Amino acid sequence: MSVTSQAEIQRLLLPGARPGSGKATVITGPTASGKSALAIDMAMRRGLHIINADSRQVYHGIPIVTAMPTVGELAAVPHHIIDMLPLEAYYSAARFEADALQVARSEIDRCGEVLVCGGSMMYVDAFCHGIDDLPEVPDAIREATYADWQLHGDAWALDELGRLDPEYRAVVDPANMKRVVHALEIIRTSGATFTSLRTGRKRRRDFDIELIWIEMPRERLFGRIGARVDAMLAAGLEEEARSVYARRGLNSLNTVGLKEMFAWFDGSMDRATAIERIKKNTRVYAKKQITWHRRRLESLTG
RNA sequence: GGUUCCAUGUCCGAGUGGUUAGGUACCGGUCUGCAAAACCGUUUACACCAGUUCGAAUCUGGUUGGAACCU
Repeated sequence: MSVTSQAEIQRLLLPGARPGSGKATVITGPTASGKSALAIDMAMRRGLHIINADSRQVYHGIPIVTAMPTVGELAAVPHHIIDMLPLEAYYSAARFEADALQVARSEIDRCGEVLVCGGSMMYVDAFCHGIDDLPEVPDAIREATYADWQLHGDAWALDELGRLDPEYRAVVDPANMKRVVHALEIIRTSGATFTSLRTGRKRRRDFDIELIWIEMPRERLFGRIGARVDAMLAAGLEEEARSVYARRGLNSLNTVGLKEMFAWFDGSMDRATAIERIKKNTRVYAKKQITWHRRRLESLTG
């Protein structure tokens, strides 16, 4: 897909700490807005590399649902942090920050500029200003905490958090158990309160960052989403989904386009409904990306 | 032409005289780690006209539209 005249490119400069020390151009926008096409076009004309900032394209084995660049495009432009992990592997915004910065530094040393392209807003923000250095939770603690929560329930988890970190308990959304449990994991791993580790401090990079956001009338964006889903189906989405169906519980597969296919395979949804749901959920995803960016703009400019 | 039934928000659907059911869609929002995740919120009605009543989505009459059956 290409960027058309109906798309509007918004640019925002985040100056680095050391002027003249290079630049990262971050291309982002809602899903199906044409980020990849724009990035590849820029990369080819300027001889740049692209760092992928899509939380699912990091994995190997699901190129169709994630709308990964084609083999030809990958051959034409060097891509980083893409198609590199088994579906079972853990990955996170924090790891992305570290990995992406390492590539960015080496590319900026090489030619002065690097491109970052992707729609995972949390990854984009992690690259632009970093996130706190929390300890990584060992699998054993992650599993034990999850098991405790399953065994004792929400009320127990909330009480436990209130006992161990009353400050965070006061601000966390008590309906969002995923965050409650995560805080417990961090507390158990670090021995410190989550509050004390969550500084919210934003780091400034040495290099300049130019943030490019692709804006498009919603009706047009939604039309492109529908067309993209149809194209994925034509490209073999069903086969791809079947090939990973046995591992459907993995987080990397908790992805729009796969979970609906799995529901069809399970028999809990018919094929036509599944396809409609993929389109709908992709629209919802796009809206959440837009909301995220709106808030980002407010915090950066207002 | 006749008889019967039906008419609720984007859609589904409850509600037979007096606190805006509920779901879904749309829209909006939260956000420091699996984020394409997880979570939250708001809005949109009672086909139309007249009547009864303190008060009508709810009762009565008519109009319009639809469905089934009969001729």
